[in-house]
Amino acid sequence: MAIKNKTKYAILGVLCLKPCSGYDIKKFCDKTISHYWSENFGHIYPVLKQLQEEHFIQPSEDKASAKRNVFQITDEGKREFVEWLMLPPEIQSPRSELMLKLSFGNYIAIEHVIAMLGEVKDRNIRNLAYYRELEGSYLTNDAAKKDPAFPYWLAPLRHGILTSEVNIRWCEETVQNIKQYAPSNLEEDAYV
Amino acid sequence: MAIKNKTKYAILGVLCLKPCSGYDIKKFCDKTISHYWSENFGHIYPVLKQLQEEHFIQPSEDKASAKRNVFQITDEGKREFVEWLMLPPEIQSPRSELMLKLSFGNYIAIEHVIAMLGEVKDRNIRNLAYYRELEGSYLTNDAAKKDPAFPYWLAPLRHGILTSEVNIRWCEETVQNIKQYAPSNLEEDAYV
DNA sequence: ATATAATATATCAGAGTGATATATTTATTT
DNA sequence: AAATAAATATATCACTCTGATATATTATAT
Repeated sequence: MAIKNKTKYAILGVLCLKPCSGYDIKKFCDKTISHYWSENFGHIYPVLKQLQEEHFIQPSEDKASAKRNVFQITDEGKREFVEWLMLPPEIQSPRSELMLKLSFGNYIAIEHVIAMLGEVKDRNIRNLAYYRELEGSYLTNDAAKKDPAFPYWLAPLRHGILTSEVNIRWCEETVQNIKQYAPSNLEEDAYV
Repeated sequence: MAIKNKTKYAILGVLCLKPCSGYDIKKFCDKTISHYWSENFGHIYPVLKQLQEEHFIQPSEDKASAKRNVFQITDEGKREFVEWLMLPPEIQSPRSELMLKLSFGNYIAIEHVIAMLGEVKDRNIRNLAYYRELEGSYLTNDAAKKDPAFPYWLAPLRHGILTSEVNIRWCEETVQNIKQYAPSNLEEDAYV
């Protein structure tokens, strides 16, 4: 196989936590891990079928759940998932549309670039506020702190916080640099 | 169209800088913008064909270049590119394999997680060193500083620097948290 | 009762990845 | 000068993943 199917492992992971339907899996992703992982129906359903054929998941043994198309992970599935967990994460080929656009910033009016960076900054401010709130509720929850999974749930959240903070600083710095180094590109170099 | 073809715009951008063959475009991406953008042949060649049909690019007017399958951007192509540049960058659905793995860290032995974070830290240290070197050569190059594109080339580089720094700090912090909150999950909770 | 929100699944075209194969030209070594 | 290696160049393939759309059923609120 050319490229690894990551959706497969994401689904196995979610099913380690609790039996789910395809719909439940999508909901879980959107609600709980959406700031670092996304899934969509177009992939979830075919992969669920494939996982069943591979005997990594099976219809829930609970009668009511089975009727609702709920799946549970098998022992084989758990083994497969844990094996994947221990492999070093693959380096992802980057594709930042923002950076690509920005690197051609001298092709458009400076106002456009500054507005763009303003929007990015605002989005990061909103994200940061949300993360900080989540962090607060985590750190004041003694039950959560005793869960052995606690530091593993905290880690992506902390990454979100630190990343948002740095993005905000970077936006400010970049606007300053643009104003300093390219104050009058409108007349000389811009296409528009 | 459901999803925007970004390769199209990346190619137009590169051809704004200089006429290129598909091979040249790939080389440029790998050499110059690889820390925030990647392209591959499997997409470049069909998109080049498509761009030609849309009259956004054409075979180079230079005889030698034309023989070498070099393309140049048309005025229409420039217009198309600049129009795209001014659109707000689309929000990308995140997929961090590292974060996904980490959030299930309590399913494997703590040593594995710590080793994984060590590798991530090392990679970020290497990247940071490379970025810093590049930054140094930029900032001491007076000709480069006078180029109106200067702040736009600096921006992605600065983002790489700030992001690497924060990732290094995050790795250290996360290892500490794991040791503090889950010092003995080997016996109690790990599958392996 | 009725509207509407939540649950549930299927399907599709198209974007993007990375591996592989292959042929030609140019540079380097012997 | 011949042999070899490296760079240039393109095509193709199976597969992953995205996001839109369509559609039907079951809870829940008014």
